[in-house]
Amino acid sequence: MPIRVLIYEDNVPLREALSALVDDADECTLVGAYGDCLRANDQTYQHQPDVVLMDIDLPGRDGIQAVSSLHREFPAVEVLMLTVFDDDDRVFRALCAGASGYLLKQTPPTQLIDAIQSVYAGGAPMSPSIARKVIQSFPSKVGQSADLDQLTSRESQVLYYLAQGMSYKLVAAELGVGIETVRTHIKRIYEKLHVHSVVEAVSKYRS
Amino acid sequence: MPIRVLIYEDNVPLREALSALVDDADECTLVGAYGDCLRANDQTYQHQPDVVLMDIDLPGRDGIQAVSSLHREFPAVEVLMLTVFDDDDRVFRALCAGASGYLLKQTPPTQLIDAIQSVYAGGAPMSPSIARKVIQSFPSKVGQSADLDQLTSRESQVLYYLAQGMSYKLVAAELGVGIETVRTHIKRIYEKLHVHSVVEAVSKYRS
DNA sequence: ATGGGTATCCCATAAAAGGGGGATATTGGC
DNA sequence: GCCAATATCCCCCTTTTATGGGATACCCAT
Repeated sequence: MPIRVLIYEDNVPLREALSALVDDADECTLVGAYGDCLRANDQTYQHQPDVVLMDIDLPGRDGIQAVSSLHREFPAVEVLMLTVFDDDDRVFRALCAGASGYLLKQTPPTQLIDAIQSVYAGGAPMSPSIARKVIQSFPSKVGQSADLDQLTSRESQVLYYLAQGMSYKLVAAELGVGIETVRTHIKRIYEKLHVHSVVEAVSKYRS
Repeated sequence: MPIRVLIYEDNVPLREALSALVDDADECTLVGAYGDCLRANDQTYQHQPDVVLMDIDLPGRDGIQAVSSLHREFPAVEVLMLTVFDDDDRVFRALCAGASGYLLKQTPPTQLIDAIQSVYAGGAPMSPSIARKVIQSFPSKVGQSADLDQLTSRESQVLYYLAQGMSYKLVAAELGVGIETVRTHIKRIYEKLHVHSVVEAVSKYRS
């Protein structure tokens, strides 16, 4: 059963090229292609796509807004952003809106088909530069104290769970050990980080 | 100029297979392969790799710790996690520690070489399921700032000091009020953020 | 004058911290 | 191979801190 693909792209030549590309691929079927996303929810209901290719810079309505509302109404539909923009703002807003992938338009045709299959299979295809941006958005601990390196892996694990807001009990349950063991780890953590409370330790952990 | 690759993997057959794979590829040169990461920084200085392949479950010292200290000392070196673990905890801790990619060990050999080249070229190769986890971590991060806006300025102030690791006493002293007042503020904070402990509140505060 | 923000106090229990003690296993260095 | 160091695990006790539930009062603005 081919993957049902719906396309939103306002540039006519590009839209037709994409349509042809998708329709020619054995693995995909084109179920629709539009130049704006004003009625994206209706059209999605009508065409029942598995994957939506969405441009960002569409006339009338932002593609990101469309993703947001599509994702709410059709959580099973995977949305792949396909755009020329690679600025952090748009990338992160799209991902927060529920996009499952983010490709730049420079992506070669064959990789586009691969990406459609990948996102349909539960992956999250991203152009390399986008992936790097996404990874770098994680809190980087570059300037932190070397104290944290002194922690054993078990101690780091304990501290991680504490930082999530877990109590001693929960951490013990999570690790499958006794609460006294967790306490021992925490004592060592306090010694190594030179602190006297969970909050202080977490504060250093997230410095 | 081939990419200089350094490998950390405790499983001997796998380490040798990886070594052979990397060394046989025209694009890469193997500069070292070790079964533990105890002296990863020394070895990295010695071998001057471009890319480090790092297992997570290494004897003696957690691979994530090694990444953290490698990334601080050699920011130009790209670290690629290569592991069997795909639980959120390890993935996010590895990425926060500065890993530039995260591959599961089920990755086919050819894709591994691709990934090494990709990470060297500024990309962030991830196994599809990992990429999906990473992307799905976004909405939760960004979408929950509304609660924080409900706090009064005094409550925000209290939460700020708590986040620095201060105890009730210290916060009270800092604000020049009684402990019971601080407690009242904290009770309100808990109600508004829907949490039941300082650490949870701070966790939301720093979301 | 009603309601929100700030401030203070009381009572109770729960959780965390600080101080001991000990057991086992792994490992790094000799 | 052996020893010392470390990590991991468990238990005791006491004190401190934190949480949850009340109540009261003042100021200030709508």
